[in-house]
Amino acid sequence: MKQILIIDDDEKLGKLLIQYLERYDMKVHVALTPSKGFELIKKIKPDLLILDVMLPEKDGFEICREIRAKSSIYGQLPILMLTAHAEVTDRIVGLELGADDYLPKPFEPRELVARIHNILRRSSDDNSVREIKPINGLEVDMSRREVKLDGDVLDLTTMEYELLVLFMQFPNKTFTRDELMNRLRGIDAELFSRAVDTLVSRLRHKLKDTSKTPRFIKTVWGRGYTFVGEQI
Amino acid sequence: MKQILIIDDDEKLGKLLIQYLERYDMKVHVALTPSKGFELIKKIKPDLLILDVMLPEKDGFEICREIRAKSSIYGQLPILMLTAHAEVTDRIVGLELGADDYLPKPFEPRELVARIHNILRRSSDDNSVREIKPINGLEVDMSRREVKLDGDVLDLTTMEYELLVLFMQFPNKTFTRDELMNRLRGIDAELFSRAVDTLVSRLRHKLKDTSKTPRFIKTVWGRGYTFVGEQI
DNA sequence: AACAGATGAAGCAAATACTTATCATCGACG
DNA sequence: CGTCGATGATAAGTATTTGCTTCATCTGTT
Repeated sequence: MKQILIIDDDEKLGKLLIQYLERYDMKVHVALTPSKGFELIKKIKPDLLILDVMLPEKDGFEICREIRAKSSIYGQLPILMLTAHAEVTDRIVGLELGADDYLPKPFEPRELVARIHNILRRSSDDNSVREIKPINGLEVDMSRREVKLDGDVLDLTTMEYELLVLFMQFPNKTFTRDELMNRLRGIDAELFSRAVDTLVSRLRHKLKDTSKTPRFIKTVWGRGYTFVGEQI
Repeated sequence: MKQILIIDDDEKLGKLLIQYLERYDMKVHVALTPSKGFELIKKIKPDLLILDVMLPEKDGFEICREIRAKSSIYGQLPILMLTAHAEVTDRIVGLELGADDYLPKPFEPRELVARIHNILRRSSDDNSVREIKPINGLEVDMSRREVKLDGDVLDLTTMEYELLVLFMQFPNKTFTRDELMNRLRGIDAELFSRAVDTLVSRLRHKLKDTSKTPRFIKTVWGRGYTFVGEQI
């Protein structure tokens, strides 16, 4: 599992990322201050550092420079910079100082994941794609983004695929609609709508799971949904 | 006879090696600059690349990284690095970047030959020049750089050819646009445009694969593209 | 059984993503 | 230099996905 350290004083963002990146097999640690950050770098030896430009004490550029200059074990630590404004100058400075990539805030969680994978792939051969155990005739190959039901390849949309992956990574866990919405879209989307229900419905349909005794996705009445794992 | 390419600006060394290695049934080519080097890689398709760390334009590490990241065809080309100073850090960095071995200058010619043999043996064991299996009427002969569709030779551009090779090396794998861009154009290619789409479109056209139920390249909506392998 | 809240599913509309024609650019080559 | 082919950028045109609404159906409770 990839260890990722975020140095950012935005607590909320940190918590969100901890949740969101979890299912991409990344363990996220958050440091609210640079000093705490340096401490954690030594402690957890992260595979990737995500750095906010705006920080108390010293700014992200400064930190980036320091890390690169120390050229110890961490001199090559991949760094992804978060900048408040998508200014080109920022970008250039950042990259010159040795950041491996940058991402303007606010960003799409998916975009973040894509960039993280990119950087990790570059820095080492990225085997970070976590394997998902086949359950009850349903297999997911994340490196190929391929889903097979009883041997047949399924054609899933992005959302459907992500929902399925989420479910299968936590079989038997009951997700509330809120939770699913948050994990899938990254935003605290206040659930006025029934988007999740629709999505589940569509996924069920493709999984041929529309009978009353579901093979895969069980409705937990009044709570949410559960992907049923191995029956014992 | 093994083809060996040396990228080094030391002309004298080059001439020496041409003479010396000839005896061991190796044909040596010398490129004095990286750009010349890349040119020759394409032209003579060497079995081994010997790379000096100190070079004009860009250093050996950079070249090594580029080759590894870049083309699908030469991504596996064995590389031997020559470093001016036998520093451990250099070694590590070099190997991490994908060099197969390194040799500090100055070196004993015999030592060089030994290492060359070592690398070549390793890579031939690996069957490193991967053959591409014909799929569904499409054959690629990498040694001839020839592509046949249902028996007819296709006329592909460099990019089209590399894209096809990449696809066919990983049938059924879904590539994102990022991934394709990175593999085809080198590290850190940025996606401002629909360049990949255009390329895919052109390749599809040459493959006569423009129907809605693609024979070869499938669009994975929201994700990227997949070259479909054998259907079962 | 009747009720109120919750869920499933179909259909529509808007957002989002893809295709491709066309033009611009660049580099190789004569 | 000028031409040609390859590749990148742009944008108009399509296609697909996704979210929302609606209504039928279901569930748990009284």
